[in-house]
Amino acid sequence: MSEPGLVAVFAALGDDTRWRILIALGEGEASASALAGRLPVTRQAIAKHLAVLEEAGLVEPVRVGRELRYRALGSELGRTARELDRIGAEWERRLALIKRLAESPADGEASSSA
Amino acid sequence: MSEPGLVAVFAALGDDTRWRILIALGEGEASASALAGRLPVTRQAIAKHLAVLEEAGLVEPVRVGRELRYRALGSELGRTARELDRIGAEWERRLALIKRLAESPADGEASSSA
DNA sequence: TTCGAGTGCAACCGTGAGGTTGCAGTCAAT
DNA sequence: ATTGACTGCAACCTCACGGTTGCACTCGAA
Repeated sequence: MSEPGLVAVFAALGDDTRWRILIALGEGEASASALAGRLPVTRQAIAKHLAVLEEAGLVEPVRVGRELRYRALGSELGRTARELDRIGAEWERRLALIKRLAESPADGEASSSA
Repeated sequence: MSEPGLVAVFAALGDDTRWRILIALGEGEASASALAGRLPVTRQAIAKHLAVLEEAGLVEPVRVGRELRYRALGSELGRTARELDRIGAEWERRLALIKRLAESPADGEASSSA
């Protein structure tokens, strides 16, 4: 439960502005104010987005003097990716199985795999 | 060079009801009506969600008589997972690099006023 | 000490997403 | 031919989300 919910992570990643923030952070830490200088939105909007991203575990705050910078965390992305891949693979497996059954002749073609 | 659909996929995955639909579909194709029987939402709500999921490439329609069933596609999940992993790994790499620099002896980035 | 950069909080706004109800159309089976 | 299941619009509602403005506060530096 300590981990942020999968759905929350996806919801966080499902916004364009948030991605722009993440990409920007990918090039190095930055504060909300600094990001506001680069993106066409207000500092406060950025701050809200950063809160969402932090909640999702995609970003981490770092104090530097009176500045509050954020750093992009790849680990959560990695974990999410693995989870996604697992689920997707499962669906594909099942789908392949179904197709296999559908294509198998309904005759006396029994006893293939067991 | 992220594909234009990436964010759409995440947005589609960022909803709880949609996940429940996907999980249900993961166990086999089903129509909107059938799904409405299993989930605590209306058939129409499900239909809208299915439209979103189809748009994101996560689901595929299959006609069966007058029924319109949907099937979960693992391939898109797989592709998305790979993309996620790539980006996450890049951030981690950069982060490791920064930490390395910070720990190196008398170097330290003296360029900034700190 | 004063000044300014940077942050935090709160109120407010418009739009769209998630959901519902209602109705009309279509097609398979009896 | 009738019926019933299933689909496809369309209108409508509510509320959270993305965004803004405004103000108060803190703290580092001149």
